[in-house]
Amino acid sequence: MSQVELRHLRTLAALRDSGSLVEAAERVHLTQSALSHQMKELETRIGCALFVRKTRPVRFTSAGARLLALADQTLPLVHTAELDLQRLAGGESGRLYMAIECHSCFEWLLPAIDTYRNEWADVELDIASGFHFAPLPALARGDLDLVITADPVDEPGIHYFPLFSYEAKLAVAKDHALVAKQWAEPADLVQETIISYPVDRDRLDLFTSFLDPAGVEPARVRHAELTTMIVQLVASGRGVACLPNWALYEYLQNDYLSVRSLGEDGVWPTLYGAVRADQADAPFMSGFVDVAKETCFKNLKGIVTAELEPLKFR
Amino acid sequence: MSQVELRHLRTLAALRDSGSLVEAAERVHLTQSALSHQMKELETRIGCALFVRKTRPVRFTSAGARLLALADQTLPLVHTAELDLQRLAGGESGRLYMAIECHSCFEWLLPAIDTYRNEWADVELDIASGFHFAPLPALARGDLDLVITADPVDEPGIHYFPLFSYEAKLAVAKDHALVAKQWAEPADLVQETIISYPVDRDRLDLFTSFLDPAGVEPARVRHAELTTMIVQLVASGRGVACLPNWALYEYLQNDYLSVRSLGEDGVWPTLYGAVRADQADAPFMSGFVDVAKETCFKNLKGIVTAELEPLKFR
DNA sequence: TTTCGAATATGAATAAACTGCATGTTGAAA
DNA sequence: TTTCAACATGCAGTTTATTCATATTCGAAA
Repeated sequence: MSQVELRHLRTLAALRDSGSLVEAAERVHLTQSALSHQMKELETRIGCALFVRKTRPVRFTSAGARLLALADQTLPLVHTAELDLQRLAGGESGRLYMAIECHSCFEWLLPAIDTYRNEWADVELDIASGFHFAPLPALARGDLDLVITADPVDEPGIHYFPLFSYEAKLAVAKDHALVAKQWAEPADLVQETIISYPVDRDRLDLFTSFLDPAGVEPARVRHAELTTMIVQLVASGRGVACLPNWALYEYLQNDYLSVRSLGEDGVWPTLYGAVRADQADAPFMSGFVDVAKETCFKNLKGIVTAELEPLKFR
Repeated sequence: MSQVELRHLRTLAALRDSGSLVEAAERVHLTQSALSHQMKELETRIGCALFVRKTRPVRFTSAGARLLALADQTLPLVHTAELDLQRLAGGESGRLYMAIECHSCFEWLLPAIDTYRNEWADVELDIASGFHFAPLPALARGDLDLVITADPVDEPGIHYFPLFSYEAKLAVAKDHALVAKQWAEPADLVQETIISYPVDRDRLDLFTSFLDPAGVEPARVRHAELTTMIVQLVASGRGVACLPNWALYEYLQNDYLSVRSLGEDGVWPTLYGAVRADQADAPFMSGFVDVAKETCFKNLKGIVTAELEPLKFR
């Protein structure tokens, strides 16, 4: 039923361009014999002659001309597709659908994406934000290609690029009692209202790295979607919040609120870019990680630290 | 170097439409194993995965999606081309470049072509008129596909469809001496000026069938390109001309000149459609012959005769 | 965790095809 | 007629595609 192959189209095109089977054979790197067989077989398949061999250059029949038209339509498409595939295979191009688990991350992510786009124009970029689905399973499934997260989960097939470490600081109102102390301790929060993003508490560093180990439960937990809103609530004394130091930087500059470390040493979470292991080596992927890190250090200079060792699970 | 084949594109398209290798295998009438091998081989060729098999339906990688895009561009083109080829091979379509050796033939040829076009819209029609090249060699070479001629030449590979026979009549001025006779005899033309189309005299029936056999040479031969011009010269007594009865029909009706048969029985040439033997059986070709004959008998009713036996050479 | 079923992968064998070589045939020009 | 270049063809070797039988994998359910 289906009979014409790309090979035939290539031969016909070469035949038109050269005018004889002998020369066409050179162009497609075959022998004259091979082409003769090939054309003859195609002619019997479709049931009519494709060209007249007695003339020089050969003259094409209607059927031959029709196939040449097809070749002209088709072969360029195939060729560019093959070039695209080469880039895809070489990792110079690809799809990069990302999601961020961390609300405040847009601050450095958007500039990073702008920079990245200039360097990797072919990469298909998209950002899925919001908390409406679990990003890591989506990453494993392949619905996403990169997840920015501070909570690595030991799952096979997922590779984590460390981006940077930041200090998770406690934001308090300027007139808060804690301002008098050098740093906060878990017990200081027993009577407090905690304001956080609306996520599970085991994904909040304040609990996992500070309160829970000390067995301390705050008086109340209250949610807010946006960083500015959390900051506002904190500044007006309705509670305290744990936020990245770089997210608080501007508010501190404006003397809008105060911050204290969580414990003497502070809590230093690390932000990771999670990717599927098979894509970890693709240049367009590590390229993004590089750009992201660079952008962070430029924008958040002095308040984040490079954490270059690969992640090891506890 | 070149790697993707139409087969692969068909498989990928089937895979997308069905969602699994098992079902796709049915659609392309192969086994699941075959498709598995096929896809695996393609993946190694281009150097990256095409789709993820762990999900249902399968999910395509960027490379797979790129190839699907290629499939969507390419396969429809290939399919319509194959349909066109079927028609070409079945003789339902084709190229019909024709030439006419006989100046007056436009009179019935143009209406015939109009009728034919309605029935065979796909056929690529063209008419090469004029005397600037030898039509029969061009037909044999393939530059032409049909030649209307009254002078069949026994050449292998050429088939002649008889169209009709007409009487080649001698046109004379109304006051010509021959008007007194029932028919013309060769000797009557000894002192005459012959007016003819500018072609070799061995392609003129007046000479080949009438004067030459009798060994008679006219006083003078004069050329004119157009039928009307010949008629005008004849009517004004500057000479006599041999023309088809149907070309003279209208002038006779208007009593513009007189005609006489060549000899008692008259000379009855036959008009043929010459085609390459390999195309003689193609429906679009015999279809044209049928239309041509029909048109002639309708337009030239009563003054031409059907000559349905195939041509036999002397 | 184990088990089960469906889907995919794999290995070996077979069938088909493509290609190249050597040689034959043809057509056009000298 | 000869000659040369191009094309055709028969055959053999090789590659490639496909199938069959079977193994492996995955996901879901027990």
